[in-house]
Amino acid sequence: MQIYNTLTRTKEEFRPLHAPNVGMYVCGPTVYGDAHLGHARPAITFDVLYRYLTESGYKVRYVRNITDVGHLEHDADEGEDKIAKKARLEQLEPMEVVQYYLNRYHHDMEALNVLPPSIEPHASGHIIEQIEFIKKILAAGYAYESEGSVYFDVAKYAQDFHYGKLSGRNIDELYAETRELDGQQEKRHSYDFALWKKAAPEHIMHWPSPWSEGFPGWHLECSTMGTKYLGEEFDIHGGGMDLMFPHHEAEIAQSCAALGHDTVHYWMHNNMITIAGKKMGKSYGNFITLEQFFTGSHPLLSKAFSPMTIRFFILMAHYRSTVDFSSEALEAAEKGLARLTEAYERLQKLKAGGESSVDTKGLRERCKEAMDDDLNTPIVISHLFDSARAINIVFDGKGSISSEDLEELRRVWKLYAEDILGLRLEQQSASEEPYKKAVDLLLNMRLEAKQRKDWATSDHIRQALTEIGFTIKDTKEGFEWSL
RNA sequence: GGUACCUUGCCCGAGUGGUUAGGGACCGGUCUGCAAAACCGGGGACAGCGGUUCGAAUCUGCUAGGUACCUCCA
Repeated sequence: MQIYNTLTRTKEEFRPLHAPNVGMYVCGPTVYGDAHLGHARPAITFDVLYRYLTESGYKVRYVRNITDVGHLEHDADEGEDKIAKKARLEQLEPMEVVQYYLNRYHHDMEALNVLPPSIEPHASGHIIEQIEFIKKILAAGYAYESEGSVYFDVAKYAQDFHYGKLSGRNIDELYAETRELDGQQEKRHSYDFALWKKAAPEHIMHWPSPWSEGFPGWHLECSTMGTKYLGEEFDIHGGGMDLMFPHHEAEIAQSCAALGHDTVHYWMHNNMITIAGKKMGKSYGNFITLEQFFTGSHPLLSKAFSPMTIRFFILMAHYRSTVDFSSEALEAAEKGLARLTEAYERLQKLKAGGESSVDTKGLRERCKEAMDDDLNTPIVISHLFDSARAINIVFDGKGSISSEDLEELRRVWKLYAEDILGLRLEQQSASEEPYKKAVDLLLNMRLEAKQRKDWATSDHIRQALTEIGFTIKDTKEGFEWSL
């Protein structure tokens, strides 16, 4: 399998360090607000990778962190922890805020059919480990203490290692930049970043450390928790492209400084979701939360969109391309997904007979080929659409399929559509069986009426069901319905 | 200002140096008591101008437009 590695800017053959085990770390959410469409992208992208690796026989340990400390607001907030700020405003305990948004995040992820990671570590639960990590960096000589805070010495590090190897930035450019950040005067260089930050008196989230009552720096948790759970070297680290610099660059520097060598083999970055060509993000204030999509409660949305439509929409584009959101694009995705869902249902009902007149061979290989090419989900989906056409031809009685081919087709659809792409295409659960039978009964009565050419009764049943919200379709075999 | 990336048909979105991506929309046809669905067919694209090549949308140069990062950000 080929994976695009941001480090080398090329697709590379994926070779796990300790096959069949694979270690994968993905930057999770900062839980101080509801998840928006942008958050769904890495979650779904790496969920698909997780699923694909697992289906390919790997034993994956998937770590996705929860950031609940450390990120600073911009200078106007005087270094106050984001979570603490929000907590004060709402008169809640910081951890109460964290828990509230974390619950909602989990709820959204479940709706999107994103599997829970193997480990979901909280930054706040790893303060001791982070302090130990800082000690290692200090001992190695790549950090310095200043006024109770500890900063990473980028210039010193750059003498011995390549700072900027991930983002392609060089230290001279960074040097030329002027920035006004809190604590600037405490730092040797403007580009040094905090490993430990002394808490201001009004700051309510803080922990004791050898240097001060304070909190860990922005980037430290990922270095610490990644190596804690996946080892000093592991396979994959994922996240959004916007985290490449400074977050991931700093992470590399911290880990190299503390351990003396690189940690991550494959860096993967998903691209952004845009809206009217602009990145959807907190800083622009142009984001739409997942909740708003699910309920349709946003002026830019023509209607509510199901979680599966959102998932499908995201998978219709390659993860390294930007995707431009619009209501029209989502509606197109919704219709496409309905087509696949219907084909999948028909596939279950299809009857095999004789030779195959439709070409269904090679679907498994084609899907695998696409996935192996840096997770090309749009191509997988296009193959499924091609396959849907074949299914429809047989369903329409205009073609036939052998029982062998039919079985294989069912297995491949289950594997790629459901297990790997994670699309929920299956219909109602068994508990709804009686209700389904009741609807079938009505429609069978209508069928009888039709045979008697009793159009009045026939149309009456269809119209009544339609008014309740059912969609009725006549077919060669009889009928189909859906809600 | 620095760095990187992008520009595909009505819309969304893949892709490769030479052979139909796919979806949505639209138009025509088949099927049907009607409707819906399904099926068949249809048209077309590769920002502009040069270069390399037998051949480029795909490689290269320039131009135009756009985006991202450089600050919290998925």
